[in-house]
Amino acid sequence: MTTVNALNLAEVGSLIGDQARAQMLTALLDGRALTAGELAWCAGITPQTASGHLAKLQTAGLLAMEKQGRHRYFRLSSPTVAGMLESMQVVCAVDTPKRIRPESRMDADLRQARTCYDHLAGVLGVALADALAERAVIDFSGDGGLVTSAGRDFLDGFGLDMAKLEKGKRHFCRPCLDWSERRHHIAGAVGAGLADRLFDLKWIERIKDSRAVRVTPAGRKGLQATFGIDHSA
Amino acid sequence: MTTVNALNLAEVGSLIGDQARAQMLTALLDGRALTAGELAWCAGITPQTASGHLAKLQTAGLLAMEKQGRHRYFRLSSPTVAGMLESMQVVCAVDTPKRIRPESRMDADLRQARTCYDHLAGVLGVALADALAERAVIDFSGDGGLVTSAGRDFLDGFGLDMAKLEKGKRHFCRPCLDWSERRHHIAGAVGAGLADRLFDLKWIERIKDSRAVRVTPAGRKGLQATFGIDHSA
DNA sequence: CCGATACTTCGGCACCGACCGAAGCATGCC
DNA sequence: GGCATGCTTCGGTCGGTGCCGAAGTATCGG
Repeated sequence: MTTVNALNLAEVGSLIGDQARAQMLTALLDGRALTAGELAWCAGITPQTASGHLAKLQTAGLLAMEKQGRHRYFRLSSPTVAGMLESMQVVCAVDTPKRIRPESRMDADLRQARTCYDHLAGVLGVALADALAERAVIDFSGDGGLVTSAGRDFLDGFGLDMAKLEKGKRHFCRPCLDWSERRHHIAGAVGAGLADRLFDLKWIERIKDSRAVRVTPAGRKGLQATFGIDHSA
Repeated sequence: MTTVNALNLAEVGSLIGDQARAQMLTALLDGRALTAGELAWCAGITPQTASGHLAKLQTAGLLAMEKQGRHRYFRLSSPTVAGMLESMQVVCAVDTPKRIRPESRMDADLRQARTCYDHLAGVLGVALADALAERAVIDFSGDGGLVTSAGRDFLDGFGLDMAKLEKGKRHFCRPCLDWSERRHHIAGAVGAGLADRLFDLKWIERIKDSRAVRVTPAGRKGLQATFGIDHSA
């Protein structure tokens, strides 16, 4: 399904040996995931052409893909691939490492904190995921997400009804790719429960007519105390 | 002259992204130098096609070339290039590391010891170069070859007329790529002087109708005592 | 010198693959 | 439901390039 890996040197070479594909790969070199459209823009080609390139790179196993609603996020499939590309860059006599900026100007509020369906995303969402991972409450290192047994107690103590959340049919704790931060935040029942609890505590509140949320003064204090998150904006 | 290095990722990729070129590069991955003809054979293409490929790889700076009479020896231009190729092989899921054997069966005598124009080559020639380098008589680490001042005394003591050799117009001491050993032996005035002296001492003698030379019993003893060379064949 | 060998340059063919326009799904938003 | 958006599939064009035959240059060997 994912990779058909039976490549030889020449096949890998010619995959990279196309101007458009090389630009896409370069744009992905920092480890972020980008959408097909953004990658098309990076490479200066139309979406339909980019789609073909991305399909090739994916079936060859150089890229991994993650669906996100109507978006498709692509990233390098492994650090091995990144290492290869970097060693090729070295040979290229590394002239100008100009960084490509595929993101258009977007709403600052949305970037800071917003809901993603029923859970939190944006800078805040990612910070929350990082904090919980650091505190060994959740574990995103595997394929899906796990809540540790100590983490279950912690979340229960924070006011989430873990017993109830565990009963539901939906994914319990799932990493979800953040479109502005390009890193994972917490989705699934746990993610939704966390967001609900923060609204209940009035640590965050919705900004009218927007998916964006604002951190309240109380929230700033609470997030710092509970999770060590310093949310300035 | 040598390299025009203004490459980008895609250019490097497409250089490697050709079946024939990839096979040539793979054959060179162990660091040996191979002739254009051998590389053509490795890649399964005609010499004229290979010539074009090799020219591209050379101007791109991936390969270095060394002329040797009517032969042209190509090798990877640097360990950096070898490293890049290896990291690409890793991504290829390293299926079969079958080694290519470009050398045809050749005369064992010639491989052991022979004259290369007016100096010595083959296993013996390379061993002599190694021994003199180890004893700090010559220095092949730079671009050309150097005879150290201590080395000058050593060679003079061994019976070479160094004052006379130094007068000549020709290259004094030059590394010369050995076609059977794929390593350098000593050419130039010093190489010729050494060969002459060994013939004079009757440590080596020509094999009739051949460029091959034979090490005499006296030579075996002398080479061992003077240079630490154990020439068994 | 002359033939043999190693390699290159030139010219023409043929094929692969990158590209885009148009049309077709899938998803999100109102 | 209806419209917009993100992405994919399909079909046809066209430029780039790998390939070899033939002919040319350099070097060795006798």
